[in-house]
Formats: sequence, C-alpha cells, structure tokens
Amino acid sequence: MKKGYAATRTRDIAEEAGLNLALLNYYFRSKEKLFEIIMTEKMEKLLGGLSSIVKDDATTLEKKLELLATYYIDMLTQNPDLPIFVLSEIRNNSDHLVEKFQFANLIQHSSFFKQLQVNRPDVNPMHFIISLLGSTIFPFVARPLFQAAGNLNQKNFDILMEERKKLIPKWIRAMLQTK
Amino acid sequence: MKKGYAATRTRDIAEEAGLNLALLNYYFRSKEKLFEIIMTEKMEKLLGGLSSIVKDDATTLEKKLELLATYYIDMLTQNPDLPIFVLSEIRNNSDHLVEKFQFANLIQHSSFFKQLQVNRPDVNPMHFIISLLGSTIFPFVARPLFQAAGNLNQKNFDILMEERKKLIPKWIRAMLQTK
DNA sequence: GTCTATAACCTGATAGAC
DNA sequence: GTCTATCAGGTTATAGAC
Repeated sequence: MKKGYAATRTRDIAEEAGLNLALLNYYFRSKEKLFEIIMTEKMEKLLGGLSSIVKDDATTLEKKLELLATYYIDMLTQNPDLPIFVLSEIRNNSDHLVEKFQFANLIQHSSFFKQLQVNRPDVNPMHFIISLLGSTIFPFVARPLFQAAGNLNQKNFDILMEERKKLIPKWIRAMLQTK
Repeated sequence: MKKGYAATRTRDIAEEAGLNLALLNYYFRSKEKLFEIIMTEKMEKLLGGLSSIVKDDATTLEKKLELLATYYIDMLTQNPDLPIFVLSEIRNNSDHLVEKFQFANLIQHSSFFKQLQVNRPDVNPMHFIISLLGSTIFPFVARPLFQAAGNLNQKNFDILMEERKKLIPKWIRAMLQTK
C-alpha cells in the first residue's frame, strides 16, 4: 500500500508480518500471487461501497449523493493511501483486474445511473459520476499537493474533507440544475 | 512515465533512447539523478500552466475557470499518463520536490485565490480549487476505471473530456452561487 | 564520448534440515 | 509448518580499452 508492487521487497513484507521469507513463499507461492490477493481486496475496498450505494433502488438521487460523499470521505480519511495505490497499480500491471469487476454492468444498470439520466437526459451521466468521484477521491490522491498549497497539516486537511461531506452533495445538485 | 521509477530498468531506458547503458550512466551519473531531472520536468509540465493562469491579475474569475479547464483537458489528452506518474512518485520518494515548488505561496497569493475569496468569503477557496482540479484531472488518473464503467473506447473518452471543457466552468460557477 | 565486460549487490524463490 | 542457507538471475554502476 505504501510503496507499490515494484518498490516493495518480499523480505520487508515478511519482516513486517513477523515471519520468515521462506514461510511467506510457502503460503503465497510468489510475490505476484500475494499481490493479486492484496490488489483484489483493495479494489473491493475502494469500489465495493460505491457499488452497493449506486444500485440501491430504494434511495433517492439526493440521498445517494449524500451517502456517496459521506461514505468515501469517512473511508478515505481512514485509508488515505488506498486510491493512489489502486490507481497506480492498475496502470502498472492490473488492467486485467479491472475487467473482472464488471464495471460497465454495475454502473450502467445501476439505479443511480438511471436517476441521473432521468434528471438530465441531455448530459451523459458519466459526467456527473466523474465530477462526484473527482471532487471526493481526488483530494486524497493529490493530498501532498493540496496540503502544501493550502498550508494544511494533517488535522486541517481532515477538517476540510469533513466539510466536503455537506458541500459536495449540494454542489452536484446545483450542477444537475444548471442548463 | 509508463511504469514509474521502481519498475523501470535503466537498461530499458538506454535501449529505448538508442544508446548504451554505460553511456547513460556517463551522462546522468545514476538512476536517481536521472529520475530527479525527469520528475522536476514532469511536475513543471503538470503545474506550470496552473501557475501562470491563476496568478494573472488581468483575467476575471470566469475567464480563469475557462482557461484552466481548457488548458488541462487539452494538455492531459496529449499526456494522459502525466498526473498518475507525478502523483504516485510523490507518494513514493519525492515529498521533498513538492516543497521546492513553493505551492502555498503560489496558490494563496494568486489572483484566483483572492477572487474566490471575494466571491465566497464563507467557504475556504481550497474547496473550489480541489473540485475544479478533481473534475478536470481525476478522469485521467482513473481513466481505466471510467473507460470500463462507461464502455468508452479511447476516442469516446476523448470526446467526453472535450465536452467537459464547457461543462466544468459552468458547474464551478453554479457551485459559487450555491448557498 | 562510446563501447564491452564485469564487479558488486539485490531479490525472488527453493532446497533441505528440523 | 518453520527456519537457515543458498541458488539463479537480474540490476545498477564502473573499469578500462578504443
């Protein structure tokens, strides 16, 4: 999570886990196989919540916006390294894992996607999804830059993110009403 | 750019550049030193345009929003790997390079920052900057996921980004007016 | 400046004793 | 299951001839 696949030594993993290098290989067979387990787990952590919120037919569009912003900001405040890890590893060696997640199906048949389409039939729903996730996830991806830009220590950064839980749903609603 | 520092072999760099491994070391002394040159260059490419647009006292807030969206979408369409490279390397080994860029000074004394502050004295201007850059840069960082989610081939993705040049400034204006 | 050859070290993986 | 020792191959960097 901290250094990515290529920069991480199996020796270091074994040491931090309090076991032997040989034993690590005994359990996981290879660095590559261990990585796939971790990577699948982390992709599920990053995208599982999204999945369950967007496909819920019982919630309104407005409620989904609230849930998504709150869920991601809470989860990423606890796991700030998660998105940059997943996204950079997808670039490096895990294009095949993206397919496994059946994203097109998940998103395009979701209640959320349809609600966006009904609300704004003139705009591709992906635009709103991108802006929502960009506003929510990107600050964690570019955290060192934003902390430097805003002179924010860790605590002030977290406070700013907390404020965004209310701002983001309000802003997406404003976007949906903007012709 | 394609694989990041740790996964890249100096042998491959030499070969792709059409010269010898020994000669590469003769010119750049070490992999680390070569990396710092590339990394500084890429950070400038990612952030130099932002810098010159935000500090221009002669343009209105609205004009800056247009310029920023257009500049980034054009530049990232030509260099889609740039942001994920820079952001993941900052995490890995280049925290010290962030300081060198004097971000706090650049942003907080910029014309853009002040215009945002005048427009909305009740909201930290960083919120708008984060949402603007998140909406603009994040789709390129998470491109494989969004392409999968939206069933978008390369061309359709580029078209979607092109549409965002007009949508994003309009949306940020809407956000600024939302109480 | 440019190359070949090689040093010196690192890394993933396994053999084999317990 | 667990460990020590080690192999086999890869990687950065340099020595030294031209």
